[in-house]
Amino acid sequence: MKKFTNDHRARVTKMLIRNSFTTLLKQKPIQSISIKELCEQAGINRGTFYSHYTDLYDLRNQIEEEMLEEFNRALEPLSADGQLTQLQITTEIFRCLKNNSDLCAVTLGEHGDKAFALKLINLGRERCVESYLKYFEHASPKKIEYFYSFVCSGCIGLLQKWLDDGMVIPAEEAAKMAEDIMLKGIGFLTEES
Amino acid sequence: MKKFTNDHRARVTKMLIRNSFTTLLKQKPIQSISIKELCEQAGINRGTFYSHYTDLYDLRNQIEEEMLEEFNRALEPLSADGQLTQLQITTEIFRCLKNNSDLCAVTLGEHGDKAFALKLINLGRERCVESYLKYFEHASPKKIEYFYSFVCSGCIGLLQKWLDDGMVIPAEEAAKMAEDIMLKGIGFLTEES
DNA sequence: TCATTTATTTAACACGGTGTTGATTTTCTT
DNA sequence: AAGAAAATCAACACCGTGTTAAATAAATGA
Repeated sequence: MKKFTNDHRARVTKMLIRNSFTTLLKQKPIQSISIKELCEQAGINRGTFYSHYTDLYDLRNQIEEEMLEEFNRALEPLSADGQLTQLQITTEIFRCLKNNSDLCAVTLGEHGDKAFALKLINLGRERCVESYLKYFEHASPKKIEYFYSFVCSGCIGLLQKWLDDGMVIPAEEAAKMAEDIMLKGIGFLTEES
Repeated sequence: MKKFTNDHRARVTKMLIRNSFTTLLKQKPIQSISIKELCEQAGINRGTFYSHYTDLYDLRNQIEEEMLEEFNRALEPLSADGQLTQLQITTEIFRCLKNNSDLCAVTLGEHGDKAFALKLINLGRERCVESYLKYFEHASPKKIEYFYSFVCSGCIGLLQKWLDDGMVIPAEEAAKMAEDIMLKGIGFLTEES
């Protein structure tokens, strides 16, 4: 049953590296982090880092890919039972984020990877574009594009605020807010709670 | 009438530095730019850079502050004649951005200063929060905060798309779209053009 | 115009992070 | 216990940083 990196040692060092990485990402952007300081904080030798990763960006990519896999795994069962609402999917994404809050520093927040954040948002959106097609039928492509730009960035902004607040609000509620603002605009503020 | 940096030489080198800087910012984030390569591209000596700026961030700050001044100067006359709509102000901001499209690399787009972008958005918003107060009266502070996060990021996202498209759409129209999406949400797509 | 100020260049410096190497020690596997 | 895999250690050349001091070039004012 054991194949790849069964070695306890490799697993431990990788975890140490990741913990230091996420800690540092809470303090500064990736470009300002040196491999040297990361290794010192992790308590490992600098050469060991290079035997696992070529780069800080390689490290980040590996973390992001694992997150994406986990997201897809979490959304898989939902896709199975047919039609989904945008809200259900968004909620599930928010839940996943909550379960990986330590890794969110890599993705969102001050020094996150914005490109990857967009990827996550799209992941939820792509799964049910159809459900909103009725709105799009008579709209010009240009308007759709601009609306899409606005809404994607908006969702990320709301996510960041949610994370900054320590995710005290339930994932469903945060997801519902994102959904409602997207649907109603400022009318979101006037509806009964 | 001459006081500060009348010197033609200083003006020229500063311009050379800025041009290289904005060019490089279109290619990569500020943290990946070295002062050495900037100076080589600008055709000036590295020591000369240090006699004008302490840092790449110092350089960016100076550019941003000048942009802010210009924005405030542009909005000043509008403030004079009393009440303004959000749309007028947003439009004027979009116009300013269009007039400074080369400097927008410093602010928006791929490798821009997101914090500064937020500052710009707030600049327009702070000037007429009152006009939307009717919506806020009965809304919970929490909802307002999350709405605000969503909308600020959304505006920035729309701005970035506008810039990416080469600002072919008139500033008024882009501003109106931002306004409409904020007011109506997805209903923006169903209204008659 | 000429002397003075001011900006720029040049070359050199110590410092610190990078990425790689080879030899050594530690730890896991069987 | 013996061999394999992983981590450590020390050393290496390379490159960007930020600072200096002296030399050169250009703008200013009388």
